[in-house]
Amino acid sequence: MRIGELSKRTGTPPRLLRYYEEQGLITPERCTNGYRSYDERLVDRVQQIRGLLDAGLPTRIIKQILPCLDKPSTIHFPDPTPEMLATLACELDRMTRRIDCLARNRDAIAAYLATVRGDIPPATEQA
Amino acid sequence: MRIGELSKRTGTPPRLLRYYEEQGLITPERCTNGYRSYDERLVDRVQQIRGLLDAGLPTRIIKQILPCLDKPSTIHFPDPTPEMLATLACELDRMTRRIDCLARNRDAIAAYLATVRGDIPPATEQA
DNA sequence: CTTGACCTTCACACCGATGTGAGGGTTCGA
DNA sequence: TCGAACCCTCACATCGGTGTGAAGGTCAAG
Repeated sequence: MRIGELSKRTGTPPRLLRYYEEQGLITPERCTNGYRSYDERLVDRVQQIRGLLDAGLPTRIIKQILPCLDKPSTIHFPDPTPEMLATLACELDRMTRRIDCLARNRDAIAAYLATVRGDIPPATEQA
Repeated sequence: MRIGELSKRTGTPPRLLRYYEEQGLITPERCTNGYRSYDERLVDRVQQIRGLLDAGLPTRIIKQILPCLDKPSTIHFPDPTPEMLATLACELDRMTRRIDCLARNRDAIAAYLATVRGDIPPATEQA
């Protein structure tokens, strides 16, 4: 498919699809006329990228972790250097911390909303 | 405490502590000489802010959700307007999606690392 | 053949988070 | 009293992700 369709199907401006390509996150084919040609699978890929970007990861990191996510338990990866593995382990850690932080605060917001809505005028409270 | 100590204890450049103040995320007292004076509790606060920033939330949003997180089940909140509650609910949703996305990808990385390290030369695999 | 919708590259601009430095005041210890 | 270490404000710079527009090529339908 061409960039317009991918754009519609992912809700991503063409500008960004080109940007992700420039950052090495996706590498579409080229038709003879120079148009980019995107594989069907890139629909999911792009949404994954956007999710990670939205979660605060920079393209530089996303580029590193994407290849490990292609197909579950298929090692489609040349030879991962030790430093590469270290980077991954480190990033794994950061993601876990991010998740914990988000989850804590999300739960707090949920609790707040619950009490404010009077769902459970909390038993554990007193002025 | 003054900005230098808070900076050390939170690992946050003074520049950013002033920036967070400018964005309305924290509001330190002022000494007679004009120096900022930070309450002890702001140590946690600042770390919370940094965690949320790192997780991709903009200061504008953080400012809105922070007041709901002060003390569990203490409604220290004037009167939350309906639109405010809507904003919170919406943000709650976004955070959940973020968490899911991060968790999915984190688990995939973990799985990749596990197989690459030979922890469990995966049974579910074949060339 | 022309028009309009699509694509190309290039470049400049914005916004939010952050770095950095200038110019100057306060406080404390040598 | 002086210097070092801290603080202040102000302002400009950088960086990543994104918006936007110019100038032009491709292609299908009228």
